[in-house]
Amino acid sequence: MSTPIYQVKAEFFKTLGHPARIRILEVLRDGERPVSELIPEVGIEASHLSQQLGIMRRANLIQVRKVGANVYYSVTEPLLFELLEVAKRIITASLTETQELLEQMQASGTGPGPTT
Amino acid sequence: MSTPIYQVKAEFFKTLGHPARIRILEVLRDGERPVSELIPEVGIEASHLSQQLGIMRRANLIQVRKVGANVYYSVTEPLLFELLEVAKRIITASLTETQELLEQMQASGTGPGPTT
DNA sequence: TGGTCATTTGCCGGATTCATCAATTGATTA
DNA sequence: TAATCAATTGATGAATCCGGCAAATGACCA
Repeated sequence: MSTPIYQVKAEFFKTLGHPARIRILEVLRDGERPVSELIPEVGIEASHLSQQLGIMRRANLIQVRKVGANVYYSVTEPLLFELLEVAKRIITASLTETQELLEQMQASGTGPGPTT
Repeated sequence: MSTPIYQVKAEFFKTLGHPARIRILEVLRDGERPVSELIPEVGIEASHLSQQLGIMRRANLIQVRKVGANVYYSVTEPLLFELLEVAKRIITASLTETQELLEQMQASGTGPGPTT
């Protein structure tokens, strides 16, 4: 018996569910980066960053390349950027909708009642 | 000043990071469903299901339609299914890779050393 | 009005995740 | 070899999430 698919999917999304990890991926969108560069770009403490990188590494989202004492990270599967793009579109759509409701409310001066 | 984008994205993915919530979305892929049907299809207790629905409702991922004492849920933005599809492709790619490494190891009888 | 069904909310102990600090490892150089 | 730099690991308290039960709400029927 193996892990059901929906559980694997849930773990996958859980791995993406942290602001620092999203930031890391967005920096890696421009290609491979050494940890020393990620520290200032992501803006968290080195050990904390390393933990977040470890989580994504174990989830196979990123891969590692060592050169001497330096460690370079990159995204394993470019499809991941497509995923982030779709996510962005969904969020944008949701926020736009909210924004429009807000404007309607301000225009009518009434509460968010039905549009009847 | 408002919430940074990467934080919004992280919350979005966090909302997807739970097996029951993934299951709910997969059931809703075939269209609107009343809670009474979701209970057996998702396979969790009513109150627990309701909490998960509430989380996704507050995140605007699903929307509600009430008819008498019954409540029908559906996915707000169909793009969400596209997202799940991309996620599936990423996971499949990752598992395929792992599978291939495994086969190589079994064929050679050695550990996962470099391919030199 | 009282009772029942569908769904939601409140509450709570247990488990997991987060973020910080100190200590460790591994490579490089004096 | 000792000192130093890059990165990781371990430990820990605080915060958050999970999942179950009991109670509440709201619509419908007798």
